[in-house]
Amino acid sequence: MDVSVKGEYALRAVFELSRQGRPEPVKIAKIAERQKIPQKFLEMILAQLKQGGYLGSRRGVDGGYFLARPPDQITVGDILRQIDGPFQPAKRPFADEPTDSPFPEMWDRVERALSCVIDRTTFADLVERWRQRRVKGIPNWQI
Amino acid sequence: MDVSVKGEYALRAVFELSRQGRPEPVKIAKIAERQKIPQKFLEMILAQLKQGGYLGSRRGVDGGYFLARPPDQITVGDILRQIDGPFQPAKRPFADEPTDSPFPEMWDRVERALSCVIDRTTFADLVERWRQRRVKGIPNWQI
DNA sequence: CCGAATCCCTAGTAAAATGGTAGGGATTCG
DNA sequence: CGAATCCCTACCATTTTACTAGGGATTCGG
Repeated sequence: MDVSVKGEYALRAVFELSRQGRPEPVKIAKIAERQKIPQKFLEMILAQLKQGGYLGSRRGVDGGYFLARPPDQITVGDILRQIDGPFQPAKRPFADEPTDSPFPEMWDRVERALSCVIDRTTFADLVERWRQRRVKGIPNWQI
Repeated sequence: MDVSVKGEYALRAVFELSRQGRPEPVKIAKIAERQKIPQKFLEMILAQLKQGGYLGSRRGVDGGYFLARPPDQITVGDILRQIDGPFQPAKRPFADEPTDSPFPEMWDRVERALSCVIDRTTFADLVERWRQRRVKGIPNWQI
């Protein structure tokens, strides 16, 4: 019932790309350094996110990765599902389970509860909250 | 982000024990048969649930396992945590994560959303819902 | 058109988790 | 005593996880 390290890396990478609003490509090496992610591992993750349509890329000397859509149109759930696969809490229908089991209904509730958080949290939200906490976190920022 | 087969087996076993309200011990073999769980695997699971204080047992010819508390005092979350360990969606704090990351707060929300379902669903609830569905599911049960 | 920088692609791999199985020992009870 | 049951330790095959290695394909400034 936990998220893989790979999934977390993916979230941090997309957050990093969302953080600076610019559409300029950011190099893998830069993302890896800023978010402390093993570079070669990150390469695979970014390729997977691109293949899912969430990122674009450019090769060559000024290449890098960039968001394929604005950050308010990418949710945490999108990224998690692309990396870790769909998370049905239980494989439904469980092969040998009697058809009148009480569990499928419960798993539905779990899935809906989860969805309420991860499918409604966009990276624009994350950046905004992060910015606000930054301001509050350093009270004597001016004067 | 999914529950292990072992976790599901545990839930089904406890449900089976909750289903018949009696405090008479039920044999491993019986539970395994009714819920279609490999018997030797189930042995380990039940031992783990007993060690967590959720089940009791008796050996010998009329032995078996039984609930250590009434089913309205055992939640799905209890069992899942005992078997699969505590499910923090992300290991918090993530070692190399900057302290101002926006993710810990989000994982908190996820955890709370999840808790609202699994820590509030008791096995008494499950049995009750299952009974009600039984009645509805077979409408011409009696004249 | 060269060559440096970058992404892209295929493999491999050590360690851990998963989903079991095997075999026999310890209790209980008629 | 002896049959039935839980109890305990060990083992094991397969899959997943979290990477690493090495080089190929593009892009672009010059």
